[in-house]
Amino acid sequence: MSHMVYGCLMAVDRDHVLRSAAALLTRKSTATMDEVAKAAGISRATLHRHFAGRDALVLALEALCIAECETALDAARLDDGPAHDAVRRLVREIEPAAGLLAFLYTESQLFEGDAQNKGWTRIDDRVAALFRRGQAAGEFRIDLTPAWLTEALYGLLASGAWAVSEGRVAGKDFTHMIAELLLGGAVRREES
Amino acid sequence: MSHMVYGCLMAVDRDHVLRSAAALLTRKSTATMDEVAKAAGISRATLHRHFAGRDALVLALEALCIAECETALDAARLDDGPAHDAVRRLVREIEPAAGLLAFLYTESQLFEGDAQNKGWTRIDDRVAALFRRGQAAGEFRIDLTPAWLTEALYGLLASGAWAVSEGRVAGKDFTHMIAELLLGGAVRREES
DNA sequence: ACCATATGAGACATCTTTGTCTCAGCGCGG
DNA sequence: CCGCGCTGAGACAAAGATGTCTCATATGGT
Repeated sequence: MSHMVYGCLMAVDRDHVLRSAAALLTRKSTATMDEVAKAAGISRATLHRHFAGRDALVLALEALCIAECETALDAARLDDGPAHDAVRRLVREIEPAAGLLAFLYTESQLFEGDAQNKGWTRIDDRVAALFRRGQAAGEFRIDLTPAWLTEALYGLLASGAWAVSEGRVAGKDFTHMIAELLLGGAVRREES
Repeated sequence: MSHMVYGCLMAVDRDHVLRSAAALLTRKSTATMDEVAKAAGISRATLHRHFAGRDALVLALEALCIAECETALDAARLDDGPAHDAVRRLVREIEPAAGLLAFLYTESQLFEGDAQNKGWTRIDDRVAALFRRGQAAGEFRIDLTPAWLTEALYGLLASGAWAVSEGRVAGKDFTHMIAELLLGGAVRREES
């Protein structure tokens, strides 16, 4: 039956296409629909059957990224324990999405009236709430606003993903470098 | 005489065009040559007379950005005094170029065999040397590599410029937020 | 006043990407 | 074995950006 085929084949294809596109666009943000199709191992016609156009593809990538980020937010259990540990868990969990996040971070400035805006602000709010919780608990300094710490986290994730893909830093250090810089900064400290 | 006209008018025009283009492309990185021309208040034909094409324009913007960064590096006197003060001076001096830096940071990944590559690596080296000096002096922690600290600085400058242009953080806090996060991190400290 | 030069406006061809369409092939279930 | 549906390949027009060209105009120096 058609809907069974749709459920079995098309779904996995769609997901595979999305992940291929994410991997490609992470490296080459100006990749053509044709390049995206080739990267996924399908023809441009089939790509067009799944995603009406480039906008629809980017929109689907946004939805995927939002979903993965929310999964990471859930897995990081932001409300549990010290906020700085929650930040470390968050960075660790969100690492797989960092590349896609970096792509969308620069791409979606075009779509000001973004259809996925609600999804992004929901994520922003959860992250900002974590920093706010840390400030309220006296863990985090209060001269850096939660909004800025959230932006900085995105920026560091993007820089980190890019630096790793360029071979400037080792992939295994990704989590440590981002979390430690965001939390502790560059200055050496006496206390443990 | 023609060379006098060239020296008086064309030079200032070229600089004005470059700065207009920088301001526009900072906000809309996919702006058309026509939009760039209109933003500079000139026609597309004149823009083409000054810059052979879009590549030439971006190349000139790179040269401008490199020059401004090096001026900032000089003004920050990276070799004087404590490294953390030098970092603060650097962030303050380089702030005007942050927007353009953010644009080129994402744009120039296309030009892998970049003609300006030498200029960028020269800047990278000077910044990395500053972090290395701070590490050698015991000011900075050594588990974060100079290369990563350099990348992180770029990422924070880009995030900061973008966040300011989006109105998410106040422009007057730009220097403080970037320098303090980079140096001290989010975690509150007991010592002074 | 005259002339050189830069400019603005616009036409024009070209290139790239995109979106749509058709058609033939193939797998898979009935 | 047959037919349905998905796919790949390719043709096609449309749209957008780019680069080049011409020509009329204005500006500025001589």
